Amino acid sequence: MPEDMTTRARIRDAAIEVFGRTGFTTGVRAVATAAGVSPGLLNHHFGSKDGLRRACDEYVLSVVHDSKSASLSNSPAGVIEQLAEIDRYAPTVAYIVRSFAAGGHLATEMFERMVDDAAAYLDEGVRTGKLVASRDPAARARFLTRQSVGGMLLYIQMLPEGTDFTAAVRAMTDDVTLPALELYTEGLFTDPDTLTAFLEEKNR
Amino acid sequence: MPEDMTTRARIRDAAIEVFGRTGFTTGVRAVATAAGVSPGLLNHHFGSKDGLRRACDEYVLSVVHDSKSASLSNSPAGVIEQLAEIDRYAPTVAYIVRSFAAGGHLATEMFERMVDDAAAYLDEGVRTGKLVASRDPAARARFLTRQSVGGMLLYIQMLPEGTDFTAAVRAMTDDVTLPALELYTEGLFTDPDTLTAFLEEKNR
DNA sequence: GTCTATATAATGATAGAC
DNA sequence: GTCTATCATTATATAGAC
Repeated sequence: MPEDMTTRARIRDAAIEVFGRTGFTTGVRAVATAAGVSPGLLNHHFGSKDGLRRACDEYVLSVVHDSKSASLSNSPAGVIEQLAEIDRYAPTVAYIVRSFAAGGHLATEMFERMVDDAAAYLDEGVRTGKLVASRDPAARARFLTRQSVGGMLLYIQMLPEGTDFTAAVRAMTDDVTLPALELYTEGLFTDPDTLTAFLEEKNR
Repeated sequence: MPEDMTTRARIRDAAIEVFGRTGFTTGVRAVATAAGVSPGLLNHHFGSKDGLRRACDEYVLSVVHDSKSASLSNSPAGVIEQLAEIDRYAPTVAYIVRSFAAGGHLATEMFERMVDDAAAYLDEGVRTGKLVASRDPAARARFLTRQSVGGMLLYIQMLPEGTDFTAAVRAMTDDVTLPALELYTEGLFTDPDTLTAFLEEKNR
């Protein structure tokens, strides 16, 4: 990590932290205070609150882009390592969660990246015989990504205010792993009637 | 249902419509204008903006309650979908979506109700042999509900601004049905290794 | 009950001194 | 680059007339 301690960068990091913690309705004064500068200086550097938002989005996207953890590592060691890294990236993750809840460019961009990653992962799995094939791989990648991300966001959203982030992620893993593995390996419906009926209706 | 056209009810309905369409950051002036009354009268009836929010939450919960008992959920977490099928409830659904994005009491309350509904539906399905059993039914009900609702919210959230609600729900159904049915009937993993490994690790 | 008018506070943004 | 001071706008909430 290079030296990144220009005032502009300090303000931007403070904004990510404050917006992530308290949401985007928070005023620029609070951000300026957290950065230890005056509100005037903030606007001098970013022009407006919206300019600050854009700078934060851009930076978060670059962080995610550079981070290897974007691709899900399957090894247990990798997962532990990821968990340890969570504290470090907690403000960034919180900012991302806020962005998804608020909608907008960053959320869309990140989601499309995740869909692409999932599609590649699923293709690979099908090719090696580890995953069952889909009649519409693109739709499945989008569906599974949406369900996973949406479920995660909802989990975080419904935590009691002020819950520790790392502990929350651990708790979520504990809550989700069993039902997720059950669903992925054993499914939910005992017979294929509903699916076959849908396919017949569709091919009519 | 008795006469519900008191000014108080009109303001509350207008608030649900406006908040659902433009979010909770919208001012009480916009609500008052939509209701055709003055801002002062609004506060006379509800005390504060927060009081108005609470009144809206309470009313929406009662609407969902009454509607649920009318057509009992035949799918996990299908309450929102059912409501969305009726144009008449579109503002209510939009309000609910906003509430989930913003967090708070209504979202928590509704989610817990959905989990309970899903648990009952799943139990019934297992009992009649239509659904596969789970090692932790409560966790599965919560997981499936969270994934469904989260995925739906994310879908709605990422729509282009101003998309027609009914059309959006139809499009979502089209996008989701095939991959969902595939996942529920055929699963995702070709072999049970990951699941069995997890179960062994857990029972150590 | 309902309105107009206003008090009070907070917001985003700018101007100008240093 | 950085600050202080301030503007214009908007928000919630209240007071008082009718």
